Amino acid sequence: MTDHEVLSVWRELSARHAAIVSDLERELQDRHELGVSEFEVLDRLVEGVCLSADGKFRVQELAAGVHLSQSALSRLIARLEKAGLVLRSMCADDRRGVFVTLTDAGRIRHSEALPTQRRVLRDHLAATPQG
Amino acid sequence: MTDHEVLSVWRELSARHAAIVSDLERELQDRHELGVSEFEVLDRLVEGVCLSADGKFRVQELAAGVHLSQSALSRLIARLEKAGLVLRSMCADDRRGVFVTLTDAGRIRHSEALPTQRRVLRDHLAATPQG
DNA sequence: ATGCATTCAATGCACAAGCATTTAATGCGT
DNA sequence: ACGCATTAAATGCTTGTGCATTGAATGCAT
Repeated sequence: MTDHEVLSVWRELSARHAAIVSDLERELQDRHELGVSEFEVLDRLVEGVCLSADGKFRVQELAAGVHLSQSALSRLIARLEKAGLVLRSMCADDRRGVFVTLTDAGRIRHSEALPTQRRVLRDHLAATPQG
Repeated sequence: MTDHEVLSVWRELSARHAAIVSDLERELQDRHELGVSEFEVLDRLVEGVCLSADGKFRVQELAAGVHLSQSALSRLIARLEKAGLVLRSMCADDRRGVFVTLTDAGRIRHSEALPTQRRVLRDHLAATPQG
């Protein structure tokens, strides 16, 4: 693979990412008052509920999958809590840790936003050569 | 293509983009005191020099290709000018417009940073399935 | 020529992100 | 038991970004 090819792949990747994020941001914000990262975190929490019995998450566990710094994630969760979409609670076994759980409002908001996200992603990705 | 497949492609794309940008940012900053977007703009200017006789660019022309808002681009160019890497000059035929031109320092800085960028991109993209 | 909508770029403002630091809790070695 | 390095999460601070607005220049219609 030549440098020129690598560069062209990178530009394609970058352009596609920018276009999708831009669309997602606008649609999620306009229709559901959610940023892309906010939705992403809710999404992980919903997925997690299916996997773990209690539906609790350490903040740190959320960091994987959402591409944000620790501080950004901390503030993002604070925003979600303020909006009533998640709850933060101490965890008993390690009192440094914080559990994050979805509220009913959070579950509802996510389920409302999910079709929007799916639609935007499908519009961009469904019928393309490299997916 | 199922929703699940679309989602998985999106996560792959997103993760790859985040990893590359993060690496690029660190390497370009540490070695050359350039952000990713700053380098990208210099890169476009260098390419443009090859194509146009005078090497002048309207700010607006730069916007295409660099995925930034008009205001972000305006400030970015201001930063580059302050760093001595580009010059801004009025254009005579339409005095609303601004020409941006590389300085020698800008050309040098770009040529120093180019191998770093190429290396990072190659490390991430060279030997992968979908490129 | 005049008025008015349009375009280019810069700027005020609000906000989100990262880095570095802080606070609190844990665990390990002695 | 005590000190010390380590870890989890929050916070102060700086910076970059986008939206909306502004200021200036253009062009088009009348």
